[in-house]
Amino acid sequence: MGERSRGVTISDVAAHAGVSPASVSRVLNGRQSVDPDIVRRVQASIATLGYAPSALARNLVLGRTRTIAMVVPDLENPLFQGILKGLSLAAAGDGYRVLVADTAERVEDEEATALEARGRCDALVLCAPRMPEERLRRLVDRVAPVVVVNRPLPELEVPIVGVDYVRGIRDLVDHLVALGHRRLAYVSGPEASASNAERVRGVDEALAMHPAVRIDRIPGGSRPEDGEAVADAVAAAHRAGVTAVLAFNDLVALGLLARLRELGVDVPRELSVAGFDDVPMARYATPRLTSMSVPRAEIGAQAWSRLRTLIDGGSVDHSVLYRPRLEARESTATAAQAVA
Amino acid sequence: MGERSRGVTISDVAAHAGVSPASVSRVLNGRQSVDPDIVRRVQASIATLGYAPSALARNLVLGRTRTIAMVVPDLENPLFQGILKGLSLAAAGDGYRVLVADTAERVEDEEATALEARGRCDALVLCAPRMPEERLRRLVDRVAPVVVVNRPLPELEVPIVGVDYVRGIRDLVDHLVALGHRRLAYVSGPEASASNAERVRGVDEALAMHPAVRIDRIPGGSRPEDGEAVADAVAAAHRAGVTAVLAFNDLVALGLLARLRELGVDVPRELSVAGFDDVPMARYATPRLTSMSVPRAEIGAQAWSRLRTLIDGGSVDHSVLYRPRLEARESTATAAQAVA
DNA sequence: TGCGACTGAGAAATCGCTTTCTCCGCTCGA
DNA sequence: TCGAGCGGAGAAAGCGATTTCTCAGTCGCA
Repeated sequence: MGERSRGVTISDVAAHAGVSPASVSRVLNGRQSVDPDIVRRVQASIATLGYAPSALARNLVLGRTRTIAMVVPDLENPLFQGILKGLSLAAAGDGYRVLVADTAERVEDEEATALEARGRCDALVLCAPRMPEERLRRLVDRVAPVVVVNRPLPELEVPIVGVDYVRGIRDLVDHLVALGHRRLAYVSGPEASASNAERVRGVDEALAMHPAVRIDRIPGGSRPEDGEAVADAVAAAHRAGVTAVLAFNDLVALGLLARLRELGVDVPRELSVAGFDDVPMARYATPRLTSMSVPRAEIGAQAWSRLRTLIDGGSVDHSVLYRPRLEARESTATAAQAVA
Repeated sequence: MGERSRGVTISDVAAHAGVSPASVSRVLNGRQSVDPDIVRRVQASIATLGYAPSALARNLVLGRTRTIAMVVPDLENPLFQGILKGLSLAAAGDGYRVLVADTAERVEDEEATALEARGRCDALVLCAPRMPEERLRRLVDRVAPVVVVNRPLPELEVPIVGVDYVRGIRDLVDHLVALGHRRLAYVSGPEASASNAERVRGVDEALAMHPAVRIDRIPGGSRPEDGEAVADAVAAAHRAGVTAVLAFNDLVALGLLARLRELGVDVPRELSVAGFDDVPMARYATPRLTSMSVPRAEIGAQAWSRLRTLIDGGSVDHSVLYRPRLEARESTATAAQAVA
């Protein structure tokens, strides 16, 4: 019943093979050439005894665990799931595993969670931390090596990998403007979200570039429920002349779409709707949702790549900001009819 | 720069406080009463030195890591994501963290991955393992404590927590039959999936109970793309008289819905479509998707509860099988019109 | 007042490995 | 032929905690 390997140590193997534990270790790690005969005997003993080295003991003596942790505000968010997937696959390629630490959006727990998680592993990925910048700055150098994802942190010796939401929103607005829309609305995300702030900046910059355009702001949220909840407000805005809506993200857009249909607002004929993130479901929505694609898995992989450099004692790479790619689908269309 | 706490050991604290390391340990763990004055001095020293006990050292001496691992075939599957969320939250409540190990659907890697992951932690959750039953049986007692999720494994001393797909499908068929449907189709999932096999059994049992009903089988898959791909076949089946379709899961159903719309098949007026799992997006689909709800987070929480019992040396609890709950929404409707 | 039970703190062993450090025996060059 | 140099194996010293084990000092009770 698996008792066989219970408690077999390197000394047992050594004794069984008639050599010293040091030799067994050498055979295992191949750090030094050892007598072929010893190698053979040790391997035989390992096989018969069913020996497996204790990871715990190695961790202690080597001072590393080959484990990293990812701290995230909400594991249920498709964006973070994608990042986790990319991170865990990339890390696995180098023999590392990832620990997840979900703070469940409790900002006050973020620091403690990060510290605790860091204690168990070699490095950290801080995903979209919500805490105030000042505290975050203090935190990052207590938990190094660390890379921060999706949270701008200017002039700091920490690799950042993220998304250029400012640019993304601008591109999206450009798309809408090119379709003839002049009166838009932005359904905003959570107040505490740094990426929402970025989007708002994108909206502002877009406005500066398109003097003829007007963009209303409608308080929203980050989940489908929030999208449903603001549908009435959006419909009202539409009656007031708005012809296109940008939602904080796809989840909100999808919820919005569902409710707008029930309210009798025809998307995209009467009103164009766009999301952000390009979650897997976006292209299966009705109508298929126009969105800004974000390379989720790639972000995770990049985070790992930077982390590995740091772990190996390398210096911080340049930060990377992905520019979202427009996925124009059915939910946005020319404004002609609405204007007419 | 965080160097302060780098390498501060329990001995440093002891020296600084003028006591023995043993006393520091006692203060930390409160296992034994110690002189209040010593407690005070030790705590002061800990604070000034910025000491944090090494988790690695504790792991070795205590023989436990307060970490568990979850091995899953695909982190991108919403079902597993929900389970992970529930598991990680429940475990965190007891001070445990969870390690994720994504096998990326490579059956041949499952065993090695599980073994490797197990070596780093105290227990395992095997989520929907794809490997043959015989190997799985051997595996589970090499990695105990372990709980298996979503994979039936009769007569084994291992807690199972899962979903009663057989019953779920039967209930779903009942729903459709009650709506007047007599000719149905089942879009099946991956061949290797145990839960697909269960669903097929559910279909068979349903047939046995409803002699007048016929259920075609259409090979499908598990992702939205698969749903899109079978849309033509489904449409053909519809022309041949099928009035309701059960998809392997919601993802497939959602993909199917999107494509059927393009093919001009009106759901639910001409054809009813039902999914399975009740993923978050299901209720925002167009039309809102009828599905069988599965308590994802609850499954994760239950898995943890059982695992904790096992870790604490308790004996295996009874296994638990959740009966999916019907979420009747807009995508299924009475067959009257189609029959007419 | 005297002696055993008890309390509490330090010394030392331990967890299971890796990695010097040491030493032995060989080879090779002068 | 002899010593320097070297390769390889075992002994031993950690890694940083926890947990006996040991022992001195107290307390209580007769």
